[in-house]
Amino acid sequence: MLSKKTKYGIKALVHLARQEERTPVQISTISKAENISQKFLESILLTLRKNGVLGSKKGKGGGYYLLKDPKDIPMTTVMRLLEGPIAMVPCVSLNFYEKCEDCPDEKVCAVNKLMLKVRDNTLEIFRNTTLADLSN
Amino acid sequence: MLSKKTKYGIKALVHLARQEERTPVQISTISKAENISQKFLESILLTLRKNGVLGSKKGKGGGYYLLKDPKDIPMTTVMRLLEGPIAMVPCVSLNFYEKCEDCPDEKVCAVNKLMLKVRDNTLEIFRNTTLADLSN
DNA sequence: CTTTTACCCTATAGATTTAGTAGGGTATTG
DNA sequence: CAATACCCTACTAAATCTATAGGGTAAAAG
Repeated sequence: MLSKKTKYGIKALVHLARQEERTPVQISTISKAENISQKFLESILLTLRKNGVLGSKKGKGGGYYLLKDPKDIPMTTVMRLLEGPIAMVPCVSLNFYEKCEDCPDEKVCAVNKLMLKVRDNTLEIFRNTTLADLSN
Repeated sequence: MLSKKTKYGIKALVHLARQEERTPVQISTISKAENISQKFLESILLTLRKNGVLGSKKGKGGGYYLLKDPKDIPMTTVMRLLEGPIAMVPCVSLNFYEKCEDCPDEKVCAVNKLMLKVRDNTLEIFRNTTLADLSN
């Protein structure tokens, strides 16, 4: 199941991408427009800023804005930052690999086999979908 | 993340599918072979039995066995029984559809758009992968 | 017909994750 | 210097997961 954190994060990013101009947008504005708890949204935008997706400006007229063009932000980036690993099991994860304790041999493991297919496929979708694709 | 319930369930099913003969296999046998807590496995096999995937036989020489040929058991069935909805958000689920509360219009929603693609793709994989495919 | 085997069922509990809330701190702008 | 709006830490209620405990019941063997 997709966490609300990720869901809200995507909605907020799309909101920013849909802006005509790249001027900062206040948290409260996004929060109201997208029906998201302001404080919760604050923490989400913060992690996106810390990881180079968003920039921010303090003080009056401040807010958050995209650091890159929406077409240069693939969903892999967003998903990994907010949701974590794309793979459903650690033993098929590219960025968060871990061996299964209970599994004697990955190469014979049915779960590994199946989830590897799913990961490859899902990854392909996230790679080929950018923020721009979702903002139309 | 895939739950251990599903993971164990798949391993157990593959274990049964790999049997030469279709004679009942005891829980304790599967539990030891696959490194699964016996009591936990018991509850998993029970739900698979209640939903027509497995049959069981009581008493001496009893155990669990597949009701169909492995090639006639698609992973969609297994995943839905053990893991639940395949979609990552209820608003793109086929069998467990629910409208989002916070979302004014699904057709314009970026999350919906993205997750629909992922679901279509994942579903395709689960449909085209049977227990027999995982058992080789 | 009795004993053993092995499935069947309910309840509970510790650990972890999720989805926030509370409460303030700090930098910037006007 | 006062108002704005981002920045940060800590905590918590609720849900889910991963089992464990403790027996009950049907069926087969002898």
